[in-house]
Amino acid sequence: MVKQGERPADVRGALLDAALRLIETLPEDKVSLRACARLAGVSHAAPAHYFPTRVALISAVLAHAYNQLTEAMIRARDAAGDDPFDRLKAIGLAYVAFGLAHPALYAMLFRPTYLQVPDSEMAEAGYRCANVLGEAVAATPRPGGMTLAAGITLAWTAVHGFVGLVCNGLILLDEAPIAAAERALEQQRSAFSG
Amino acid sequence: MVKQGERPADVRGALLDAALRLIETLPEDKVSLRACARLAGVSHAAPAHYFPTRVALISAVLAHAYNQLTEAMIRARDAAGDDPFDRLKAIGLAYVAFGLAHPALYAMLFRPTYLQVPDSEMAEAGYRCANVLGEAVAATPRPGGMTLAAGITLAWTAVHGFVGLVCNGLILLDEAPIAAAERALEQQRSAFSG
DNA sequence: CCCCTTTGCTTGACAGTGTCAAGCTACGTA
DNA sequence: TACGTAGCTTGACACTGTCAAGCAAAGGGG
Repeated sequence: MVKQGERPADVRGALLDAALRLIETLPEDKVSLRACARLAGVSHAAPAHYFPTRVALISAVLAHAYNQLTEAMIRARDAAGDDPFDRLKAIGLAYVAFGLAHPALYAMLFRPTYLQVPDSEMAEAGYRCANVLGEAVAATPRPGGMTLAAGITLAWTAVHGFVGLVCNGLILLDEAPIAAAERALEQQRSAFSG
Repeated sequence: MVKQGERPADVRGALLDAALRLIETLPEDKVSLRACARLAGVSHAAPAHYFPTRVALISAVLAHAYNQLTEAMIRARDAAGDDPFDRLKAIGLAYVAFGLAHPALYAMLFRPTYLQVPDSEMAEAGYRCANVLGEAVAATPRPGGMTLAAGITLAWTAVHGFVGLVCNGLILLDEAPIAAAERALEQQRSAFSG
């Protein structure tokens, strides 16, 4: 993508790549437009042609991240057989695995700053991602008092809370993170069927 | 605290107040050292005497926030009677209430950037806060297969995930947030008792 | 072929930021 | 009273985002 010493063929793509690389290697406040421009081999003001603000650039990177997360969740769901809760649990585990593999990206996926970008691909990608989870919850039998909203809340807060606390080193697990997540999600089987 | 036109009597305190006010009113990236210094009525380089970096200043603010959260959790626990799960649930509800009342502060409480400040009061305050939750989990009977770590994970991820998603406007609830949280935490009663 | 317009940047300026270092003032102690 | 120290202030500098003028290349029309 990046051509040395010459303008990249696809400047927008080079900027997205650069931003992604910086997000995954530097503290967030070091991911500046100028740093991305330098890494992409363009002038410091070039990003302004494609992204009105720094937040818009990062938001576009996060849209791609959401799409990857969505695809991982769909693959896991589709590989999980016919049992609705198994499919829901597989989605949850894929979600946790993605978050654990990309902690810096994950932390930014839910920030209003980035979600609220006008005409945001990210908000749309986030909606599609949430929809995979929502559909799986809708397809899973719930006890009489649990609304769909409550079911989605239960499922999503479990995985979101887990990834957030584990990635930030706040809880100590006494087994591998994925095993702990599987155990926690399995505990929800009775909540959904009972 | 702030004396108009004159240096504040307690510069460090004025800076903490200013930072807290800015955190709760401005986007995070607008909470700069210079903005805090201006609001506190001191020169732009004065904060450096008390706080080596911007992150250190914010970390100190967050230590206070953690202490407030801890106190709220303890009060709620102590008002909840003798049932161990009721006490644990009350702690969880206090946690959720705090997060909902202070979304900007809450979002920063779990950021490695701020937790990892050298000699951080914040990390210590955070540890004390987590300890209140941990003790309540330890005091709550768990089914045979659930370790203490797994119990803490379960309890904490539920509230942490809930606050994070609700404060960022990511899930739609069909009842008041506190009612939804109470319902979700009540669902955990069976998980703890088996 | 020539000229004009548009696109996609580059360059340079400027205001805001964090950081550093010299300097100033006030207070405390000998 | 004099000296030293603490707690700032001031000014400079490099980095940031943003703006605007300018340049080069490409495309289209006469």
